[in-house]
Amino acid sequence: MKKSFIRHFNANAIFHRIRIEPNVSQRDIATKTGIDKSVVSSIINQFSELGLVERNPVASGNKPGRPMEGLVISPESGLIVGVQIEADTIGYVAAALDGIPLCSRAQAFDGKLGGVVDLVARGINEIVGECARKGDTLGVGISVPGLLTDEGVLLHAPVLGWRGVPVVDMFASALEAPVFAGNDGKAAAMAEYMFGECVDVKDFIYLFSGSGVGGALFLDGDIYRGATGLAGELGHIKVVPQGRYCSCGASGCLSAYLSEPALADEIGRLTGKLPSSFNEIIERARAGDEAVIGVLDNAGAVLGSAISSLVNIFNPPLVCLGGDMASAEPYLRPAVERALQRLAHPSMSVQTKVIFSQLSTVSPFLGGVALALDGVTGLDSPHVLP
Amino acid sequence: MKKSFIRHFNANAIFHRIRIEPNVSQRDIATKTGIDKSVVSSIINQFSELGLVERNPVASGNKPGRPMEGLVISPESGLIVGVQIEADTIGYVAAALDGIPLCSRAQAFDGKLGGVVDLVARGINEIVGECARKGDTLGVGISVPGLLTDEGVLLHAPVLGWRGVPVVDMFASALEAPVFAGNDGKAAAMAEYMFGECVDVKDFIYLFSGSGVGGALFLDGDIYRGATGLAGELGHIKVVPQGRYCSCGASGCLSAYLSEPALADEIGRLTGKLPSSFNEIIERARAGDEAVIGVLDNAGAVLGSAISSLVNIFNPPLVCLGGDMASAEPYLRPAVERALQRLAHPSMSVQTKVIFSQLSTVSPFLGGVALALDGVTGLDSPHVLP
DNA sequence: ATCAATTATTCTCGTAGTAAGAAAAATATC
DNA sequence: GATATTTTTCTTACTACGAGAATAATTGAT
Repeated sequence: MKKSFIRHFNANAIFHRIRIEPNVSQRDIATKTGIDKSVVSSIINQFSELGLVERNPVASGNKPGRPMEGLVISPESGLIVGVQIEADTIGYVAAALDGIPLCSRAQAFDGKLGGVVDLVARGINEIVGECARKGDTLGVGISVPGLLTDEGVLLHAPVLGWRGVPVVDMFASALEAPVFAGNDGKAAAMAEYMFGECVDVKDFIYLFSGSGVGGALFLDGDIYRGATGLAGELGHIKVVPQGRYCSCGASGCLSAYLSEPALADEIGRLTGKLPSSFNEIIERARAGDEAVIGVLDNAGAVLGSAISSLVNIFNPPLVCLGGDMASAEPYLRPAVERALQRLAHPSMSVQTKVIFSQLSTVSPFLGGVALALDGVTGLDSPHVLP
Repeated sequence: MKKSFIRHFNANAIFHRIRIEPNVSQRDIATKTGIDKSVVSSIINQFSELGLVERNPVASGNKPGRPMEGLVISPESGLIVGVQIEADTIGYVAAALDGIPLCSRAQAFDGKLGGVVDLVARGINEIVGECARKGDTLGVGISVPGLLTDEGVLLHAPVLGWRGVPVVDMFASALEAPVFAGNDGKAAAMAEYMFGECVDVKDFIYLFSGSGVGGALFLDGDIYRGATGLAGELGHIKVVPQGRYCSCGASGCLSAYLSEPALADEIGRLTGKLPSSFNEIIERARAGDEAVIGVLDNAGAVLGSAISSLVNIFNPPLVCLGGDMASAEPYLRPAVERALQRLAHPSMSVQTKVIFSQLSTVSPFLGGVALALDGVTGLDSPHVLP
């Protein structure tokens, strides 16, 4: 429990408040975060010297007294870049310090470890050039689909086949900006907390689906990793005893019913026409294809059963569903609600809101941005969110 | 994130180390806890002045150099008292500061709020008199079966029918020693962490059964309460869709299959002979009553399914089962193992040990002692573990 | 225009905690 | 008895927070 950690914590909390409520006063920050006004003042000064935060004169609303200073994240003061490494794609987002994406792009990727550093370095250069902004690149956040140690070594990334890769050091040596790395699911949850539907919610459960299903437990204002780092890997919750086989080797995993490949396979098996993307699945559901709708409804039931367990255990105020799930909301929600009705504890589920977040659909790859922003605004953060 | 909190945290960590490993040196404490040696020295001095810790000269094992000072919890330095309020009983334990119980007793209780303060005050006096020790009563911990606010108000205790009772203030005004109160399940988990099988385990899931089923999530070295305080109320995890009705009004709860009344009812229904206590259930199982063994096996299967969900979500190093479950281990464990095999993720369950803790059977009512001890050694703790 | 009232921010100072290293204490070996 | 070794304590420097005084900027009344 180091002291510098308190500063780090306070700095992040203050930046967070300014981001989600531009033009707040120091006074408001102090009362809302519980941090002392003099500490707020000192941290704001630090941010101000670094050029991360600007003070706007705000018209006093005909009230007596010194008018407040409106604090905003400097929109011109630099860039942060989020990088998301997936099995077949690398996604890039350049964003201002307020987290608002300026430009983004995705690049095909063969998954090979050799050459990835150069590839990413070039990718970052290109996207930084593309948005043509003055100001340094203040931080790069790299979101990877696997388990990291506190030292920034990627222990194992099944979908990439990587093992023991020192991600942070590897990229840090090739990039000028500070590098922050983290697990993809946990980074996405962080993004949801910073920019999305979970802003300011101190306890929520996050689930996302895509080529796999991942998640995170956001507890007491932070992501819970557990002793092994595997806590919150919600894609492999068992939902059907002796159910379908999953790519992980076990059977009955949530991922085996909800991931894009799982849905596509099942739809292909039933209709003889294998969808080539999640969008195609949604298109066919919209067009009224009963088989597709049935598969999605079944996936919703399975998802609902997983959510019910989570509700019974955590009684969270919020469960947030992201990734592909968001666009499938109309086809999933009824089954989810039915399952909750049937399986979740009534007095608990009334306190829980289940939402489908559009964030990852509207602007994907924000996980890396969240990692970088958290690192940059922490005023000397550790470089890993394992 | 106040500074005094760091002191509190460090003090507890140091005391904890001395308790679980008597005769450690300051040096060892520093290396094992990561706290700086000068801080350890300062905190030990504080404890020493308060008379809570004593320094023993320890023979140097024929090694050169200054021999270490062995630190031990002063066994003579005072008492702490744990009080556990249940539906029909109030349990008392007086213990030394090392947590070792000196004497304990239980008292019938009609569950009525009026007069409970006097009753408990008398009970505490009697048990303190009984163990006839010099030294003050340094703290009283009160474990109650319900949800508390941070201010020590018991919001609701279903089994007692109490609502909005300011437990801490109420007892504090009648007792001379500082009063600490907390939820029974969470206090029991704390006891397990301090005295039982979970000593020093930073992440574990605790479940206990008795007249109801309760539990706690011990995460990152502390109990997780969640936004509402209901997190970790594991007795009402749903394990059987549309299953048996539970006293809470919902159906399919773990509690409806594993609590003593639930087991007794089911056994009574099948055999026509209603057991009057959990001991009788165990006796009949030992005597080879197939119906009883079958009921316990079924309960084990249901329990195993609940544990599987928990394993899949938390991947905890340890799941600890206490209360009545401990004595039923031979009849529950096989079914639990089968369920884990079938429902838990293989790569996760290999990292999880499931243990039946004897602590609550051998010396019950330790929850209150844990609350008091945590409060006393925190050097100025808050008075509630909600 | 000036002064009081009011409100926001900054500064000052006291207290606490941490880190690193020097000093002191206690013992064994040569 | 001197020296090496190990444990504990003390010293110093540094960083952070917290409470209240001081300062700054504004409105409204005189």
